[in-house]
Amino acid sequence: MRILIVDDDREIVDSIAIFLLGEGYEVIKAYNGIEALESLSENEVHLMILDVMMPKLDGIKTLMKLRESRNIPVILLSAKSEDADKILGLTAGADDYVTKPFNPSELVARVKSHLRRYTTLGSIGKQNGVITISGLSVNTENRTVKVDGEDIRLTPIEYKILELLARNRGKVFSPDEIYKNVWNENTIVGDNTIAVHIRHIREKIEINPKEPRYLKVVWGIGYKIV
Amino acid sequence: MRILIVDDDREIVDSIAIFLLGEGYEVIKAYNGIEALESLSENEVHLMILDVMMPKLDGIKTLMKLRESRNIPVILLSAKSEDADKILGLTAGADDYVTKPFNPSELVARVKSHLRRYTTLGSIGKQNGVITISGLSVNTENRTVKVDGEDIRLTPIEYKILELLARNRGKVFSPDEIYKNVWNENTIVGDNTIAVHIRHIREKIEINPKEPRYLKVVWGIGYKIV
DNA sequence: GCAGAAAAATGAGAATACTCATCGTTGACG
DNA sequence: CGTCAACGATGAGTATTCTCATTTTTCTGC
Repeated sequence: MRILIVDDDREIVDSIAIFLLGEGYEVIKAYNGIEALESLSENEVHLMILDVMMPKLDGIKTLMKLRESRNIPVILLSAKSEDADKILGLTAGADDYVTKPFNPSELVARVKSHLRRYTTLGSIGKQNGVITISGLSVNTENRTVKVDGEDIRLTPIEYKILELLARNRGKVFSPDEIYKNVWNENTIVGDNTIAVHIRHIREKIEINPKEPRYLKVVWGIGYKIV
Repeated sequence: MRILIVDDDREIVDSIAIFLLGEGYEVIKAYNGIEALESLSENEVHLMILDVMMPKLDGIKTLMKLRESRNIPVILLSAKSEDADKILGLTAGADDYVTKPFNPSELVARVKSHLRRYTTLGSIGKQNGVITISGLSVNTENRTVKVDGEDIRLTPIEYKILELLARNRGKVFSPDEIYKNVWNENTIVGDNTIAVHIRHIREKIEINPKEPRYLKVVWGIGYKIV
């Protein structure tokens, strides 16, 4: 993980760098907004610590410029603890706001917290293990599915839909919700695409697809697994 | 957006609720950790504001329990401004830490900031418009691509790869990076899948795919658009 | 320059996903 | 109890995506 530290006070930059290096992060330094933007376009940066008061290009303007194209976590640093400034910073697209003087350990904790969220992106609250629902078992470690002990071969999308439903046993998902969860998109897809996938899954996991044991439809709402 | 507020002091819960309702959020209330966890399993909650000091189940324990299964943003609330507490909270999986008494507007700003990041997930820094690179133009509004004025028909994946490269003109992406960006996954895919897609894109946007004008290869690293 | 290894491109075929037209089912209402 | 409209299921064709085997290109060291 690479962190860009931006402050016109070199001492501050160096001392933050020491703490972050100690935690195993890579560090890049910049001493004003212009330099920061240059660094950002040249390097792959995962998080930025940005001072608000700086010559040439101040922190807020730098942040706004950055947000036109990128969305990495940004922690603002400022001497003022005025609430108005905090709000301005957060509204401008900052992820956090820390006032000087600050406790280095707290700053490090905040850096970790933001990186954790940033890099955990798609994988929201995923815990691996085996989900068992009577004769159906979904192993989320190795992406395998069994019905009554028999291995079932599912395509990637089929597996994802089944995992989503299995993880939330009993909860009903509308086709639209399934789409958002599995495809990670909002774009509308042909409206019975989901129905077709459901059919394929049923053909594979149900003995008699006409009388589904697991993958049930809830009229007017969507599908669920019981 | 639905926000769960948890604090054993009903006055505080109510006053926070008023501010959030004023901003157009839906609000759910809970008065201890147990209630909070119940609410979370029954409702679709997008963010939680959680007091640390509570009877029955304290904030930190509640947070840890939540993190076993879900990853929504959590803002901790506490009377103590001790750095040690902050660090403990952030390490336990909190996204932010606010000390009482707090400025309601700041709290609202932080809520907005976290929700912005949480819901902007995959769409990192997306601003729509037309990206033009000499004869090539990518319209990110309606997902269309033109070469020398001619409309080009791309498949969804082809388009995404092209948009990624066009948005970062000149930047070189390794096949692995392209994969992570376009598919939103870490799972490894057959190692020349990307190469095949690149070929298809070239067949469509280049006059002579052997001598690409736009989509160039950088030996040993990856691809870029110039 | 030349040989050899590594990286990238290619062609073709298989697997997967999507679309469309049509049919069957469900539940509301008279 | 029968009709109707909305919803879901189905079959089959088409488009897209992936895989594999093979060839071509590029770079390195000699």
